[in-house]
Amino acid sequence: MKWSKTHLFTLKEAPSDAEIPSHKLMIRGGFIKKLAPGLYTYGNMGLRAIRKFESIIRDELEKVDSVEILMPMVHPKELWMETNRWNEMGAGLLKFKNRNNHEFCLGATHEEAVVDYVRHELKSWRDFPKNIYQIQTKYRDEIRPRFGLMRGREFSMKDAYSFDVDQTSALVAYDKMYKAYENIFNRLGLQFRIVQADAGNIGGSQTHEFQMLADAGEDSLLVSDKTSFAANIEVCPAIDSVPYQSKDTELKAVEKFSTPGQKTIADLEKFTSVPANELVKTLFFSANDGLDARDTALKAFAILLRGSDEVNPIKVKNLLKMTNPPQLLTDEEVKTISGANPGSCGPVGLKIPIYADNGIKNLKNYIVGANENDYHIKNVNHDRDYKLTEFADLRMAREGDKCPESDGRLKSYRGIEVGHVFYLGQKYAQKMNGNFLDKNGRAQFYEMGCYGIGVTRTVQACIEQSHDQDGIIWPKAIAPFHVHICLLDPKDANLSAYVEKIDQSLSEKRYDVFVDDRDERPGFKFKDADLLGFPVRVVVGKKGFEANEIEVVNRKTKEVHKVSPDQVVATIEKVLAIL
RNA sequence: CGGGGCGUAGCGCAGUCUGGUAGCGCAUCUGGUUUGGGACCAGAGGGUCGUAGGUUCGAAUCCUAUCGCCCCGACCA
Repeated sequence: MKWSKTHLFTLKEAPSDAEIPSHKLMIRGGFIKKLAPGLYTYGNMGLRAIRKFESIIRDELEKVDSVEILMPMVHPKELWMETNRWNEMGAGLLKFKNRNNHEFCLGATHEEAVVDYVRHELKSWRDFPKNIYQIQTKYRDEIRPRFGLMRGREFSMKDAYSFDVDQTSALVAYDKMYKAYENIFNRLGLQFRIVQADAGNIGGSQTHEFQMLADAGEDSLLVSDKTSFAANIEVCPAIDSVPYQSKDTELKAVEKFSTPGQKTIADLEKFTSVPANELVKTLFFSANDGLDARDTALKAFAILLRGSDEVNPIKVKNLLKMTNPPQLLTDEEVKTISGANPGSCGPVGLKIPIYADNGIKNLKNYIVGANENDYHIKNVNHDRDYKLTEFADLRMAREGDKCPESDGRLKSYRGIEVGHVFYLGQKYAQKMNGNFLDKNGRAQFYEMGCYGIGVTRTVQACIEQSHDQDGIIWPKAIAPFHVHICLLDPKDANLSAYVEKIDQSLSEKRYDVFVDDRDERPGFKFKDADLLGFPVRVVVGKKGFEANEIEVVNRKTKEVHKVSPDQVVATIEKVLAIL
């Protein structure tokens, strides 16, 4: 393809609303252009990368017998009412009415739609296993879209669904997809981790996330330095690397003391000279689960943690089997429950359920709020001074904690979630009456799994992980073009004919070639070539041609090969081969 | 939803405090000189200053309302 024939405009400066490198580079290179928040037009270059990634996905899914279909983007309300997700998904579902006042939504995910597609046909045990996928534009009405394609409202997703007769075979299907995903992301040649994760509101028990490593990632990951253990911080077990033992052996007598103006743990640490990990903080959460929780009567529970720890709301949600992470009470509500402002609250005398993090277990004679403003109590001990409902792992794990599988330590990374696999069980089959007759002629619900890859997000994640100060460094597998030819003297017939020739022989070998044939100065073209970031750049100019020296440059390493014109194609192939 | 910031030409910005009828760089167009790491000279086109009211002889600038966009937060005890 020639620059003069395509539609491509690069920018020297990035729009001020782009924050992270990949977003800036995609805009500057004309890969994407914003239409509205979270909504982007993919330019030809962006689309080429997306299409290439799609074909990697198709290739790998075909190998595991997944069948491609395409479902509608608009779904009737009735479908989503079957699972009640019309209500549970909340505002993320974009809902609207047609002229007959019938309600619809834009497909945010397709569990309902795919079950509807198969439920009248998957009727015999002989019809299983089945695995179906589509690559389609999804719409989720994100609260705050950000970072270009990283969190868009409209985005391209590959979603696959497996159907099996029982759990054993469902987990085999899960494993197959897990491996297919590994292959897909391996083909990008970049750094990723597979981590344990929370199932969120899709529901299901077993789940892994595929995370592309990048500092700008929205997720925190903890990875073992000894084993293959890796988890999203949301679900990572928190285990002290050195178990805490109190110096005290005797339980001392409780004593109230004045702590005027001491509101935070940091304040209290300074005021009492007791380290934060020996102080106990008390958090109050609403026990009303789900939407409009605040409209009903105030019900609450308390969480106790060491002052040095942070609560993990996902762990609380899972412990209490809530559908959403719990909400902290407002200051007013805290006062109603405890009698004091947050900052002076504690467990002693509370009449609500109290859950404590495991970190509290071995503490003795500790300090808590007195439930009276500007007072705390010391020498407090659980069991003796107040009653706990339960001990559990409720804190955020952090770097340096013990690996749950070995005596190793956890190391922290940031990641971009690009893929997610779930084992769903019978949740959707039951709600939507997805059943079949087994070998004994008995009706059974089938077992499902669902598997997503954020196609557009992955493309941007690649850039986030692979760029330098000059621009993008595309992985060969999804580079919009493999070779970028800077034709410095486009008016010279000999040079043009030469470029035509190498373009042709490269195309025959299935390489994609982009020719910058604009009437611009060399420096201008080099800057754009670096920005666009195709793996190999070839410089064809009068000077070099006459000196029998053509430059073939590796974009990533900047390594320059000067070769005679007839060796250019072979050199390009050699450079591409090692990428 | 809470906090902060910003809306002036396709992009990046100045001008707003202190009211006087809109400017700079990049990009675009014309001509010329240039041509191996974002050239230079000369000229040109392009903006009802987010929108709507108000104050004023006069508003990008002051007041009110409203819309939009961006960032941070939504784990503080």
